[in-house]
Amino acid sequence: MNKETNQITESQQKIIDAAIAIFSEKGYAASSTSQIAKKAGLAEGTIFRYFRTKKELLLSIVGPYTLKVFLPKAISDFEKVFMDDYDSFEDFLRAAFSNRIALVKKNQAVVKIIVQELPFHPEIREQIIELFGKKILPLVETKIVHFQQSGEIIALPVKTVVRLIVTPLVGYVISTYFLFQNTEQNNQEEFESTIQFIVKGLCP
Amino acid sequence: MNKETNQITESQQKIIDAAIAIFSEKGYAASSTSQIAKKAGLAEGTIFRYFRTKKELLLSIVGPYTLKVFLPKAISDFEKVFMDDYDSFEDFLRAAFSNRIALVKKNQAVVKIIVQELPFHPEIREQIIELFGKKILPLVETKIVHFQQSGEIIALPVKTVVRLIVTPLVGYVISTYFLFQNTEQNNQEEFESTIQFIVKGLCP
Amino acid sequence: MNKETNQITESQQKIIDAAIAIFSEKGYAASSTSQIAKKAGLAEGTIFRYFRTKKELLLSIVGPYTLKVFLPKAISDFEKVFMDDYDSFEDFLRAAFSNRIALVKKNQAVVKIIVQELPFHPEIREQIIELFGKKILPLVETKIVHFQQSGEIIALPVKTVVRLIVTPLVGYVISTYFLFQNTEQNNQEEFESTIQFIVKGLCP
Amino acid sequence: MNKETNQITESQQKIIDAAIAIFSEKGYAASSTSQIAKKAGLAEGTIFRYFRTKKELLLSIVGPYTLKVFLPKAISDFEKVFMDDYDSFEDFLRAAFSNRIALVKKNQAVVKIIVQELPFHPEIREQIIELFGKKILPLVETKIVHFQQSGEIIALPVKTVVRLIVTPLVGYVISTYFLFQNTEQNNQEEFESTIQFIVKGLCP
DNA sequence: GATGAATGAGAATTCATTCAT
DNA sequence: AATGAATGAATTCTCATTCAT
Repeated sequence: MNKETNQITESQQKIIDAAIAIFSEKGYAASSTSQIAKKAGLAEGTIFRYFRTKKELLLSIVGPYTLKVFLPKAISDFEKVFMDDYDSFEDFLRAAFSNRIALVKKNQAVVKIIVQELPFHPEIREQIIELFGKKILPLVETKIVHFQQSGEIIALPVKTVVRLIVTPLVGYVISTYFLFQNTEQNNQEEFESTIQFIVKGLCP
Repeated sequence: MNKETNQITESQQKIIDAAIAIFSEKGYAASSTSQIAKKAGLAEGTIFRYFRTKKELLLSIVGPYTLKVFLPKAISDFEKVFMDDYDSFEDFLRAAFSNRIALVKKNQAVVKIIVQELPFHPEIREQIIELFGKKILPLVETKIVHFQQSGEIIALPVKTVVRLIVTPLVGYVISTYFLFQNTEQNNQEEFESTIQFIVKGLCP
Repeated sequence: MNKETNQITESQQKIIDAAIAIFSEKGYAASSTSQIAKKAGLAEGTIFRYFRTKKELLLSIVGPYTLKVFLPKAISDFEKVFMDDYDSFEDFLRAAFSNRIALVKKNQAVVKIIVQELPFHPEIREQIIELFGKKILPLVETKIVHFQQSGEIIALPVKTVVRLIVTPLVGYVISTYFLFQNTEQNNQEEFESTIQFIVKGLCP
Repeated sequence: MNKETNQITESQQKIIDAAIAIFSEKGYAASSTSQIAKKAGLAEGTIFRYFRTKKELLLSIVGPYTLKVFLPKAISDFEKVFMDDYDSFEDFLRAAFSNRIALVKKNQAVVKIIVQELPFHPEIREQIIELFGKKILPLVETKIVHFQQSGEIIALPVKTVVRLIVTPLVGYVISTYFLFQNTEQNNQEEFESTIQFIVKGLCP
C-alpha cells in the first residue's frame, strides 16, 4: 500500500495480477510463488514484502480487496436494480442478471479461484457468506416475496425459489463462459431461453 | 492389480479409500502421499508398488476404476431407465434422476474430487467427456428429442434443454448434499419442487 | 528411534554428532541444516525425518537425550559421592568435582552449546533448572549444611556458599579446557590450588 | 561519524542503542537489521549508511566505540586505583572491583553481547585480548606481585591468582545482575562475602 | 542525509519417489 | 509383498544489502 494514497502499488498490482492468472490456471495449492514472481516480472522476495505469506496473497485476491474494493460498484449497481419497480418478474430477472453476468465474465479468473478454493479455506467461506448471505440474499428474498404476494410466482419456500432461479443461471454462465466458446448471438439466445425457462417454471 | 484375478488387492483398496478421503478433504495438490499411507495403515513405499506416481493414484480414482468398476452397475441401471417407456416426461425425469442422486449421495467424496480436479487435469476431462459425452449424453438426447416430437416439451436446441434439465438438479444436489444438512423429508419436497419446476419450465 | 530397541539409529547419531560439532562451533542460530547434513554425510531431508525442526534437533542435544540418556550415569556417580561419608570438607570437594570435571571435559561441545544457548531458549533453561535446581542443588545444599553444622565451613547463606564453591571451579574449567591448552600436570596443580583456595576461603 | 566533529550522529546513536538492545536480547545471529531499524525508528537502508555490514555494526558496539569511547573513563578510573597505595590487599580488592561492578551493571547489555559473541568472532576476541591482556592484566599482575612480595597473599603463579580473584567476582556479577533480582542490601552483603572469601582464600 | 522498494542468495522444511532388505 | 530409510529437488519464506529518489 502506498502510504499517502492508501492505494495499491504498481508492483503489488503486478503480483496480484500474476497470482490471479496462475492460481486460476493451476489452483492455489499447485501454484508456486516463484512462478508468480516470474510472471509478475519481479523477484520472489518482493512478493513477501507485500504479502507475508502465500495464503495472505490468496486472501487478498478473494478477500477484502476483491469484495470491498472491486465489488462495491457492482453491489451498488445491483441495489439500484432492486430499488426500481419492474412491471413483471421477467423484466426484473433480466435486469438483475444481465449485469451480474457481465461482471462474472469480466472477472472469470477471480470467480474461478473463489469457486475452486471455497471448499478448502474457511476464511474464504466466511467472506462469501458475509457478502452473499448478509448483503445480497436479503435483497433478493424481499423481492421474491413481493412477487409471490402479487401472485406472479409460485408460493414455494423463498430459499427454494432462490435456488431455482440461481442454478439455471449459474449453469448458463458455466457452460457459456467456462466450458464452451460460443458466438455472442448464441449466448444471447441461450440467456433468453434460460430466463423464459425460469419464468415459466415459477409461474403459478 | 492381482495378476491372476485381475482384481484389486486388499492393500490397493485401502490405499484408494484413504486417497479418496484425503483428496476430497484437502484437494489433490495439497494432499501428501505420506498422509494417505498413514490413513491406509501402510508404509509410504507401499503406495508406489501399486501406483507409480501420485497422479496415477488420482487417475485410478476418477478414471478406469471409478468409471469402469464402480459405475458400470450405475450405467446399466441408467440404461434401463432409457429403455422403459414412460407415460410422461415428468415420470421419466423422476425415474432418471432419483437413482442418479442416490448414486451421488453414496459417492460424495469421489464426485467432489472429480469436480474439483476437473479444471486441472486434462486426463480427467477426457475421461468425463468419454463417459458423459459419448455414453450418457446420446441416450439423454434421444429421449429428449422423443419428448419434443411428442410435443410434450418445448422445441429448443437439445443441448440447451439438457442444460436446463441438469443445472437445477445439480443445484439441488449441491445445496442438499454438500452445503446444508436437511431432513430426509425436506429433501424429498425439494426434489419434487425441482422436478415440477423443470417440467413447467419446459412445457410448450 | 529404532522401534524395537527404542535406541538411536546410526543416521540419527551421525546427525546429532554433526549438529553438536557445528552448533558448538558457530552457535545455533548461525548454523544451517545444510552444513549439518553435509558434515553428517547425509541428505538435508534426512535430518527432518528424525527431527521435525532445527529447534527440535537442538533440544534433542541439550534436552531429554543428553540429560536423561547421557547424564544419568553421571548423576548416579554424583549421588554416590554424596552418600559416602567424607572425613573433611576438602576430601568431599575433591571427590565431588574431580569426576564432574572429567565429565565436562568429555562433553565440552555439548556443555558449550548449553551455556551459549541458555539465554535464548526458555526450554533449555527449564531443562537445566529441572536438572540442577531440583536434582543436584538439593543434594549439594544438604551436604553444605552438614559441614556448616560440624563447624568446618563458615555460616553464610547456603546459596552464597554454593556460588563461592562453584564459581572458582567453573573458572578453572573454562580457563583450562576452553581457553588455554595446558599440560595435564599443570591442570592438576591448578585444580589443587583451586580446591585449597575454596577450602581456606570458607573456613571459619 | 560526522566528518567535521568526528562525533556520532543522532541517527547513528539510535542505531547503536537499538542494536545493543536487540543483539543482547536475541543474540547477534538471530537479530535482523530490519528489527533494529524498526526499534531505532529509522528506515532499513539508513543502517547501511553508517555501517557497511551487520557485522560492522556488531564490531562498532564491542569494538572501538565501546572500548575507546565508552570505556576510557572507566580505564582511567581503574588506573587511578592502581596508582593509589592501599594499606591492605582487602582494601585494594574492594576499591578495584566496586566501581568495576557498577560499570558492568550500567552496561549489562553490552557486556552480555561481548560474552555471548566472544566465541564466534575472532575480531572481538582480539579486541578483548588487546584491552585486557595488554592494558589491564599487566596492571593487575604488577599489583598482585606486590602483595605477594609483601607476604600478604600466597605465592601461586600470577595467572592462577588472577583467576582465583576474578572468577568469584564474575560469579557474583552473573548471579546478581543476570540471574536473580535481589535487593540492593542483599547485593552489598553478597559482595562483602565474596571479598572476604577471596582474601581468606589467598592468605598464606 | 534519509528512505524504502527491490533484490537474490540462502534458510528451513516438505514431499514424491527409489531401493535395499 | 511390504517396508521405511534415504534422497534431493522444489517450496515457502527471510534477510542483508543496494540504489534510485
